[in-house]
Formats: sequence, structure tokens, C-alpha cells
Amino acid sequence: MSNTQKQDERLLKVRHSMSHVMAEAVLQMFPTAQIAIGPAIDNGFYYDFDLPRALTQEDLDEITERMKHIIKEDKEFKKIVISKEEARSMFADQVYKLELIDAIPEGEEISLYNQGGFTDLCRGPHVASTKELNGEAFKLLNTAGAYWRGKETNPMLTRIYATAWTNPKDLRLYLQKLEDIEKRDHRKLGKELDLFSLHEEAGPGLVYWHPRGARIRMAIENFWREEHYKHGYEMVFTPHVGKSWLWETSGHLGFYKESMYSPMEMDKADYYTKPMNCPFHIMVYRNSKHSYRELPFRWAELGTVYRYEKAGALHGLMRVRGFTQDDAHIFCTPDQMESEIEEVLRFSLYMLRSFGFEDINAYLSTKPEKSVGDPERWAAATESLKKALESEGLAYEIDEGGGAFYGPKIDLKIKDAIGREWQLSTIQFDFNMSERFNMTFVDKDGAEKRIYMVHRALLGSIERFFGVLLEHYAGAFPPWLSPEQVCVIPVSEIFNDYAQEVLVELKKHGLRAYLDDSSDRMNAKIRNAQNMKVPYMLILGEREMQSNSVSIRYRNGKQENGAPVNDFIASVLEVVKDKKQL
RNA sequence: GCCAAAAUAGCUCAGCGGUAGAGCAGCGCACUCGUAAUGCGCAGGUCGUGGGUUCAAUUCCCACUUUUGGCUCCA
Repeated sequence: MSNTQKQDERLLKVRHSMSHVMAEAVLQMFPTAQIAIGPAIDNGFYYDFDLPRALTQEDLDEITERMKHIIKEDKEFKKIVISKEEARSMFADQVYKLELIDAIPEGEEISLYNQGGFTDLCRGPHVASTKELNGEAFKLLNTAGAYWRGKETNPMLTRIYATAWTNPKDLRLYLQKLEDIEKRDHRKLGKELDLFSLHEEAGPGLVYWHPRGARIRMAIENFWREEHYKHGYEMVFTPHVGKSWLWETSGHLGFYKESMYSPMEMDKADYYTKPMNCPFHIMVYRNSKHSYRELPFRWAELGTVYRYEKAGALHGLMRVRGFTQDDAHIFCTPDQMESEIEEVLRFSLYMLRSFGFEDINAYLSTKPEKSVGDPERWAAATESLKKALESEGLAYEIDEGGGAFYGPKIDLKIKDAIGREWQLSTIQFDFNMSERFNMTFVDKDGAEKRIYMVHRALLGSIERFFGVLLEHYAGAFPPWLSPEQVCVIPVSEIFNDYAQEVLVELKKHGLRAYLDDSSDRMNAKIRNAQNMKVPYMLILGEREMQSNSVSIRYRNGKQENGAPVNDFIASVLEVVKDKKQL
């Protein structure tokens, strides 16, 4: 066993043991509490309780104190093996434990762990004694509601989340990481950098892009369109609403009616706002007969869709009710299927890397329970996705049952600057839509055959992708994405004319630049530009004016004085072209 | 949708039974300045919405809306 494995195992034991200590503390305070489960999780642990009342911050403080006290007592964790009957009588007043006991298969060992004042049904393992725990290396973080066994129909329990480590230093590092996450929060940065807003009075979960946010979005979308044309795609534009026939045929009304916006009645027909673009692209396909000679079609659209997400699920840009998919549908012959999927995979990786994401993992999702279509075709489709992954040499994990109702899929997840994983790309096989919409092509032999169809989104939702980018770069976008690339700052009003000249020159070369000619002092202007995370600041005064040069202050505080204007422009253009970060 | 917490000026926040306060931003005036905030002044709020308790509610209670942390969900 490697050292890191040993450490992981030890942390797991520490966290799990801590959860028992917390349960003991909670039971001291609420003797009638029902206890559920308390596992170790990433960075800590939680325990679920059924409590007589809601917990306050003061309660958490008291639980913390009691836990420290228990830890100091140096109590041994003793394992006790008992029979099912004994277990039942021991936990006679603990309804959740009884349920757990009943679920243990006959013949399997039932073990308890006791640390003196508290005994829990538990398969372990634990540390030997509470003295192995560090009372200064844990922190109760928050409380949350959680359904018993994660089922919506079950009662809601109170979950206490905590983080726990073997020593106070690791705890401190983790708490710092939490602070970092908070600083990077796209909702906070979106406000500070004036990028976007949401308005309760105008509808929750609907995004308003401000000029500075729109600049970034345009940079993303322009790049996206160029690359799609380069990669053999065509653009289409389709409507935002369509008659119910579309959604009945596609199956969306059957599967997702409750999360579609309510229909509008027009001319005695129901029109739905689109939750997906596919039926529209299919309408384009069905507009005429197609020969195998024309295929494949790769049709892309930045299509804005609307889905009624549950109120409690909304979250900034990450989970919204109206968003823009960077969607495309590939219509091809069965022969072309595999190479098309391979090509999409390659394209996808190229796009993600262009935005600065290097750490990418692939996931293959197979047939879910709630699905349509013949299982044999599911198996064949899954196999072809697998082949594509393997021929790309991508390592992948399998998400059993994670596919869409109409087909298996490949998802790509990236790791951001602080190691968090986000799902962006999705490539979905669809052998269902072509059936439902009766989509065919005429093959070499003159026979009409079923078309194959792939849905894919590389960035996912533009809104969400923007949120991920914002957090990844903590607001300091690489220049090619920055809403403002250069801020021109005259040392005083006297140099406004020279600053204006330089500005004109920058704009002539297509750079996004602005002149701060406000009545602020130079220091304040630098501070403002710095706070807006503008990558380049040009400080212009007497010296620069004399030599037709600029003094560059970079976002990171570094400086370069007296650079010729043209040299500066050339270097920025190169950074922009290469999509480099500063 | 469920559990819990929150909602006060454009933003960040203080106040808390006697109908509101700061900093920043905004506006005005002065300063003309060399690498992260020049000074002074002015203006700005039916304290999320609707009910209730009270002589009196921003403050206490109830409902609703929205937000936050989770749970569930995520084509």
C-alpha cells in the first residue's frame, strides 16, 4: 500500500470516527433524537439526525465544545459483533437504525462500535481511540435538510456537515480553500465586474448580460462559430416556440412535461417554448429527401432553450431556466457513425483546451431505467461510443445507467484552476428521434434507410460555461476574452490628447481599449482598472509623449516602461491570437 | 418541490418596538497629479410584498416572493 493510500485510509477513519463523536455530542443535547447515518465524505463527514427542533449557530458551537470534550476523554472505539435480534432490541427506539438492520442480508456480520458514551450500528473501521482525533482539526460547517436515504418521499432529516483533518494545519488549508472558492464565486464576480444580472421581479433563473459580459460572450461565440465552420459544420437558426406536435413526437412531453414552460394557445393550437433544439433541426432535415451522397450533415446552432427548473435548484449562471446550448446535430449513415463520433471528440478536446482547460476526463453513460428503444440498439450504440473513446486513447469511466432516455452518451469533464470538476461537453447517440420522426436517407441501392443522429454540445450551456470560466480565471480572463483589453491612463489631464491618439491607434488594430479621462487621479484610475482586472494598463505622461511610447502596467503588477506603441500593439495582438493568459 | 437561514440606499453592511445610519459608487465644486482610493459638499431608502399583534412595527407573529446552504431533480 502506498503512502498516500495509507494517509487516505487514515483520514477516512478519522472522519468516520469524528462523525460518531458528533453523534454522541448531539445525543447528549437531544436525548430523544433519532440518528440515521454518518459517513466520511470528501474533506470531512456528516451525520443525519431527526431532531425535535431546528439547529442554531449556538447549537453548533455547543456541539463543537462537547465534541472537543469527548475527544479529550481518550475513549476507545470498541467493535462488538452481535446477532440481528440483539441489534433490533438494542436500537428498539431508533427507527432509522431498525430499518438499516432489517436491510442487512442474513448471514452478514452485524457490528457495533462503542466509544464509551455512544454506540452506533457500524461496519467500521475506526481509529483505536478518540485520542487519535484532534479537537483542533475539525469544524462544523453547516446544517442542511436531507431526505432519509435520499428519497424525495421519505422524511427530511437534519444533516450536519463538518470538515475534519488529522492536524490543525490541514484544517486551516482547507478553510483557506473554501475562502478562495468564495472569492471566485461567479455570482460575486459577475456583480463586481458588472458582467450580468438576474432579476427576481422579471423572472428567476433568467440571465441579463451586461455590456462587459456580452463582450466576453461575443468573444466566445465568435470563436465558436469560426471553429465550427472550419470543422465542417453549417449554422442554422430555428424558432423559439413550436406546436405541441413536435414535442409529442419527440417524446419530450411524455418524459419532461413537468419541466417545460406551460403552453401558449394560438389559433387553437398549443405552442411550447423549446426545451431542446433537436426537433427543429429535424424539421430542417425532413424538409427534403436526402441522399447518402450529401451526408453527413453537421448543423450547429447557439440555441436558447427554456426549462422550468425547480425553484430550489436555481444557482447563479450554473443552473438557470433559460440558457443557450452550443448545440449541433449530426445526421449520418451507419457507416459514418464511428468516425463522426471520433471527430466530435477531437473537436471537443480542441475547444476545451483553447479555453485553457487541460485536465479533461471522459465518462461513458449507459442505458437508464427510464428509456425508449430496443436494448440491442442500445448495446450497439454504446459499443460504438466506446470504440471512439478508445481510438482517441482517452481514459474513461463508465456511468452505469446515466444515459439520456434516447441514447447512451459520452460526457467530458474538465478540472478548473482549483481542482473542481465540471461537466461541459456531451456527445449523445440518438437512435430514437430518427424513428419517431421517421427520418431516412436514400442509400446507394436506392432503398430508404434510417438516418443516424448524434446530439452534441461542446461547451454545454453558454451561461454555465461562462460561469465556469469566470470561476476558473477568478475574473482575470486571458486577453482574448477580456471585455476590455487595454485601459489607457493619462498621468494628468494635460496628456489626454496623447492618450486619445494612442487609444485611436489601439482601436485601429481591433483591440478592446478605453481611455479613462475621468477627473480621478492616476492612482485611482490604476486601482479601478486593476479591480476590473483589465490585463494591460498604459500609463501615459510627459516621457511617453516625448518618445511616442507607452509604459505598460500589467494586471499582475509588473511593469515595462517606454515601450514603443507599435511594439506594444504587436505583442498584445500576438497574445490574443495565441489565446495566452497573462 | 423539501429542510434551514436570509432580505435595510446602485454595492457592501450596521441598527432593531418610538417610522433609519456608514463606507464605496453617483452628482457638484476645488486640486492637474508618475504606478492600487485627492479633499470638501450634495443627493439617495413607503427597511422584499401582503396580512396580523401593539398607542406605536424596519424591528414581534403569519403567509407569499426571491436569494443562500443542502436534499431531490438536471433531456
